[in-house]
Amino acid sequence: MTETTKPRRAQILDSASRLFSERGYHATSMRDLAGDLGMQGGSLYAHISGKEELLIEIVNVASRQFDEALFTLRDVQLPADEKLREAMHRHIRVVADNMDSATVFFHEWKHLSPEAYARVTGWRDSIDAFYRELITRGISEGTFRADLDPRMTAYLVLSAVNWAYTWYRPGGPLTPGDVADSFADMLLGGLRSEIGSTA
Amino acid sequence: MTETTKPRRAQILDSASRLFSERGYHATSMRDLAGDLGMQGGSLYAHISGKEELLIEIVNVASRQFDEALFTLRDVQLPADEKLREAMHRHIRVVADNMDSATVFFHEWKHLSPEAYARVTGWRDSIDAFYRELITRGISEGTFRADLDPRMTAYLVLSAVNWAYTWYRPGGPLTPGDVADSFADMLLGGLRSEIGSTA
DNA sequence: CCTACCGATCGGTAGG
DNA sequence: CCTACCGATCGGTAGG
Repeated sequence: MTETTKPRRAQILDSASRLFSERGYHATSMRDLAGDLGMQGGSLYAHISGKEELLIEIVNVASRQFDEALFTLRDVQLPADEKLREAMHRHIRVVADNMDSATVFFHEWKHLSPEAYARVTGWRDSIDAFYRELITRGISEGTFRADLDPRMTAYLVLSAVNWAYTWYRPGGPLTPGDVADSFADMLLGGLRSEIGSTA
Repeated sequence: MTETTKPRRAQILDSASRLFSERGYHATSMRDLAGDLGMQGGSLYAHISGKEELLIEIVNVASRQFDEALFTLRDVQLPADEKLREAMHRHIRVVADNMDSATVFFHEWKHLSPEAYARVTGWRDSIDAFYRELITRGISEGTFRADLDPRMTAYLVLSAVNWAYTWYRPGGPLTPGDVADSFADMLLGGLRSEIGSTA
């Protein structure tokens, strides 16, 4: 009974993710969305309760993906540098595998109602905390430089993995793993050569 | 004669930058904007030709600031690592000093008409090229590691300086220069300590 | 800069 | 899932 409506709902969410990411939430009308699915505007409401439900669900699915990717890594026993590399792999993979909903997630969450908004803010904080704790442990282990500021370091890592939503193109020459390894190599080892440092 | 209308236009642009960055372009109505300035909706059209003119001007001002900050650095004679640090200083300063219009710039440019859209795309490409050339020169100078991919390196630097629009808070404990130095230190020198490298 | 208004479009609903 | 419709609001204009 719910098995026939579920795929239709999934189709609606896919279309909504794409249109919201391309045009923005407010610039996408319910008639745009219905047209993309070959139906009339009013027909959507047989499957969903309203426009905001779509935004909430897209954002929730995206944040759940980040959650699952990173928090299963929390208690894994690995040196901090390897763990950071693995976290970046997973983080970029979520972005790359969900370009549309990730874009919606990063751009449209401020249009959520207060409760849903607070949930997203909480998620963001917990991701920040995950990276800060990883850095802090790496410093006390001696893997990372002792003079790092965990907060700034976490911002730098998050910049790299999150900003990928603006430029990464799935199906292009780079896999998400290529990107993660390249960024991790540069972040861990630094850009400067051994010989030529001047500052 | 134009001297009395110019400040009013500037006020409208400031309000529009703030409202567009907080609520988004399409979610901000002209009546919201007028109300923020203590006037009626229709009165705005004595000063501007339409809503999109505001978006175009905000985005143009922002991109001009990035242009001026970076392209005056192009022909400065400096080792690549110092030049990269200086570019990051300037780039982050533009973001930090224009949080509202930078946010509009990053989020709302896709709502521009085709011509204005193409201009922004062109600007983005030229900023990318600026950083890629800087990296390439640094590699051939011997300042940067020979195994760097200039394209990926430029993406990493741009991630760091652009993503600041999401978390930086002017008036907080960190100056734009603090952020730039912290990021530049980490990027140039790497996160790993000398002793504890495992990978 | 205001009042009053325009046509268009919005999200959503009723009834089938 | 469609047709037909609702009140509300949109960007913008006319005339003053």
